[in-house]
This record gives sequence, C-alpha cells and structure tokens, in this order.
Amino acid sequence: MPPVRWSQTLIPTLKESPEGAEIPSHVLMLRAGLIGQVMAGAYTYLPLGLRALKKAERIVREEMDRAGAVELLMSALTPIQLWERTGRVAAFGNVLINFKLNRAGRQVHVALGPTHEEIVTDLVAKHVSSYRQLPLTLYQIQTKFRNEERPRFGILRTSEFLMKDAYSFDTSVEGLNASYDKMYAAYCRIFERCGLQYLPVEAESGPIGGDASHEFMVVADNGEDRVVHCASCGYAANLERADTGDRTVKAEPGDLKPLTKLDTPGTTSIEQVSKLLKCKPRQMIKTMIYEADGQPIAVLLRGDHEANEGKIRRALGAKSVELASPEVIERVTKAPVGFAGPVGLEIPRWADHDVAALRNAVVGGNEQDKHYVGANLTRDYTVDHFADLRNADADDPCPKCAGKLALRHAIEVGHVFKLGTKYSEALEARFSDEKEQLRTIIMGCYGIGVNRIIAALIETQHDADGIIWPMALAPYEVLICPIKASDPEVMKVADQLHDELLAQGVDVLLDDRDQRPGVKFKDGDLVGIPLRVVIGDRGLKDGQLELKWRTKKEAGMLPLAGAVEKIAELVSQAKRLNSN
RNA sequence: CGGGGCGUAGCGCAGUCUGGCUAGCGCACCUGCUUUGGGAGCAGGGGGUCGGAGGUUCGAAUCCUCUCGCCCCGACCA
Repeated sequence: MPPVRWSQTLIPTLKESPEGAEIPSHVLMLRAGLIGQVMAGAYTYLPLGLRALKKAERIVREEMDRAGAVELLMSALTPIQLWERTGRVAAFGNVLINFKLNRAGRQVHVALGPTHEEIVTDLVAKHVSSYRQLPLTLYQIQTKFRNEERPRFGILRTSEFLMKDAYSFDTSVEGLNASYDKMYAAYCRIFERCGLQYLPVEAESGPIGGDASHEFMVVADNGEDRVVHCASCGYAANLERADTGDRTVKAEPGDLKPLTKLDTPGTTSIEQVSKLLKCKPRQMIKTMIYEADGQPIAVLLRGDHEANEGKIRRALGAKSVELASPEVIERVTKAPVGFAGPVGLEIPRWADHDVAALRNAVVGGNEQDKHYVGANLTRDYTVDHFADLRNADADDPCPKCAGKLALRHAIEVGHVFKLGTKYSEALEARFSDEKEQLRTIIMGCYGIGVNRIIAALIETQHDADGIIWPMALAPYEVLICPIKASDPEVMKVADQLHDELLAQGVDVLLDDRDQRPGVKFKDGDLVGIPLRVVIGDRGLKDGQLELKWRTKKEAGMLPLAGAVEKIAELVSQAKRLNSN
C-alpha cells in the first residue's frame, strides 16, 4: 500500500482560488491538490487525483469486462500511412499530432493516436478471417492525443487525456445492433456506479442514420455541448441532432402592409438591422446562401433561429452543403454579403416552417445598404420548399409528445456509435461467411473520457467548502482526523484505527499533521473525503469517536469498541448504493 | 485564427495611468514562546532576473518596440 498518512504523501491544497481557473471543477481540482498544470491543455495527476482517476478507470474496466469486451493496449505511436488510407490525415487536420522520427538514414512519419479505429481495424484485418472468430469487442484504456487549438476549462478540454475506447466487430447489422446495445447498457451501469446524473441523448449519426449514435451527457452549466430535453416524455437529443415537434404554423393576424424599401447603411447583421429599424429579430427573415453540391440555394430562417447544416443537407438530399463564398453571394443576390433577401431572388428558395407564419417581415433588399419592410409570402416572394432546417430551441414543441423542449448545457462523457464498414472497407477487414463468401466486417466504436468522469462529477457535486465525492470515486473513503497529533495517546488510537481499517480493505487516510483542528477540517472538506472520523481527547475519555459525513452538517458519536467494523460496514453500504 | 484580459516571493494580490529613496501587503515557510474542536497570537527571520530581449532616460516594475506564457469570448472540434 502507498503512503496513507497525510504528511507522507503530496496533497498541496490551496486556500485561495488560483488565477486562471474559473469553473468549479478546475478550481477545486487545483485547490484540493488533485492536479497540477504543466502547460495549457496538459496536467499532472497528483496522488489524490490519480487515485480518483484509477477508481473511475477500474469501474470502466469492470463493466467492459462484464459486457464481454476484451482488453488490449495499442501503441500511442502510429504510422501516418494508416491514417492516410482512411483519409483521416485530412479529416483531423491540425488536431492530429504528427511528426517525423529520425532513424538510421531515413525518416519515419508518425502520429500520436487521437483514437484507434485505424490501428484496431488493421489488427483485426490481420488476425480475423472467419465468421467463427466473430463477434468480437476489443477495448483499451489509454492516453489519447489531440492538438486542441484552444484547450480550456481545466481538465474538460485538454490535448492529452485518458480515454476508454472500444470497437465491436460483427458479421451482420443485427450483430452490430446487439453489440451496440450491450455497450449502451454497460455505459449506463458505469455512469450510474460513478454517481453521475447522466442523460443518454440521440446524437448526429453520420452515414448510417437512425438511432446509430448516442452521447452520454452530464447536464452542467459549464458544459460545452448543448442538448434538448423533454421533461414530460424523456426525449433527449444533441442540439445538432434534435428534431423539433409539430410546427404547423398559422399566419400571424393583422393587415398586410405595403412592401417598402428602406436605407439601412452598413447594417449587415440581424442585430444591427433590428436595432436600426427597431424591430425584433423574430420579425425578420434571415436569408443565407448555401452551395449544395456546388449549386447555390437560399435558406430562409426566422431572424432569431440558427441554421442546421445537417438538416439542410438531408432536406435537400445533397452530399455536401456549405455556406457560399462572398463571390457567389454577390453574384446571386447582386449585393454585398449582408443584404440578401427572398424578394426577387432567382435561385431555389428553401424555408424553415416558422417562416410561413411571418407577416410584414423585414428582409434583405438584395442591394447594398437596403432592406425591405412589410415583406409577405406569396405577394412579395415565394418559397419552393418548407422543411425543418434549424436548430431546436428552448420551448420548441417536443417531437415525441405534447411537451416542450428545454435547452441545457452538458458535458459529453461518453459516445457510442455504429460505424458500419467505413474503416473495415478502407483497411480491408473481411471475413469468410458460412458459404465461403468474403464479406466486410461491420463495426461499432464506443468512447468514454475517463478524466471527464472526474471533472463532470466535481462540476456537478460540490459546495462552498469543496468537493463532495461519491464513495465509489473518492480518493480515500475515510479520513481519520486526530485533534491533537502531539498527544501520544490520541495518535496511538489513530494509528491503530488506521491500520485496522486498512486491513478491512477500507481506503483510509490519516491526517497526522500537527495542525489546528480548523485547518484539518477545512482541508478535509475541500478534498471531500466522504466519511470523517475525529479522535479528540475529549471524546476519548468516554471511549467515543466522532463520525461525520461530508454531506451532513451534524456529526454523530461512535464507541471506540467495535468502531472498525462499524465504519467498514458504513463504507460498504455507501458503495453498494451506487453499484447496481 | 479574430476579440479581450493577465504576467511583481511557493500561492493570492497592490504598486504601472502620472518614471524618482532600500519593491510592498496577506497567506504559506523557518526559529522561539504561548496556544489546540472550524484556516491561532506575539516576537524574530529567510525568500524577488517585477515573464524575457532590446530601446528611451541622469534614473524604468512603471514609457516605447519586439517576444514568450497563461486565462476568457468567438471560429473550429473524428
């Protein structure tokens, strides 16, 4: 066992919040002495932080094993050729950390693995050739490298992080679905056991479509992702993915006003125009020019809505959709960027459903420094197709029930994804079936950010005094806090209690520092160890110890006789609460 | 890569605008004494290339130029 006395380990707690840390998980991980920053996007795990990380890792490993996945460890160093074969050198771009190694008389171009589809698929291609060897799910827990151009939020977005990545290999889509479901269930157990309040959400699924991808989210104000959630039926989806419910809209009441062109010098954004003309963004139409497979089209949205390129691409049935270049915009609108509008526009016009309800709208004038007011559908402009083309928003109708959607920030802690044959095709991972036919292996991939489990937990479970660990992830389960470390009688009891708890398999830390009680209590609360045992000369006279849970305000007394068994029992009870 | 902020003792900060005695404060640290149930008191002490380089000046933490690093917002994110 490693040192389990405070004075023998390294727990550099900080009284004040370090400059540069802003969100709770970052501040508390630094203050509690869990991590130390090495550079932007890279941290050292100090003894306490490492213990928590190892516990999360262990839960992940246990549940992967239970689900039938097999652990291996792939190299972090990978040959660039493998990434070229799948086209991901370009796809990753600057994110892929790669460099050349000098070796006797030649150079070897390598990349540090940001994920391992290529490596694992190549491995399986080499060693699997028959349907008899499948299905197979392989996983590893390993440090991944991605050059984040802007690392941020402490441990939440770093260039080096610990990831569990699993890959399933099946002979059929049914097999893939079964493998996927097993991983999905394992993920639920993992996050449950970690004491996280998580939410599986439908995510952008790429080429396969359908329910081919889910993200596991922890709702937190500082999360970088946004999800919509319906409180009444439980529907949850990534913002990019989320459908919006029934939007059959009826036109707003009121008389049609005449179409009038106004001078709006220099106002090229919705915000500027609304300010100048004293109208609300929701009374405006945002006209965006896209190129769909090279053909310019116009997308009309209500001014306060955000375009969703994935939805636009699917609605058009196009392979690629991107915002048009300024040259194309000027050619089709005959105006500089910022003044596009539907009136007189001659390219195909697609509109989001909500545009149909707008009456007397403010739109671009297709002329420099001009906007129209009083624009109305049919009379002043027409739309070729209506569709769902925008991101969902708070208070949109739920697509699954009569409820309304709520918009939340969230931290992505896991992602499960049905890959299909993208990598097995490119890397020729094939198998012979019963009829000796050569077929391509069907894959799934499944990731968990192990560091993010810790960060998300702290982000959502802390108070003004510090971290509040669940028993399952706490670096130590029990803190023994002798009040007078200088008193040999007190320390004798503390040492004995420590040794006996350790023998019972309890993770116990003895704060043997000769500090005033206040200092020890504050540090204990900051570090967040779930159960605190205080040994003072006062209680000791009556053969009593004091027992306090991190989550409770009041402490209770416990007779010294039989204390070890009682404490061990309390700890295992608390662990069990989260283990099923 | 665009916008903003910061860099002074281990940590948190003041001083910079308006250049001027020996660069300051709190915490932490060391020594001694007194204390001991929610970040103790007194006394004494150590610790600084003021991020770095160049320049202006009689004189630079302070003004100018360049540069490095960190943080935040945006863009980007299999």
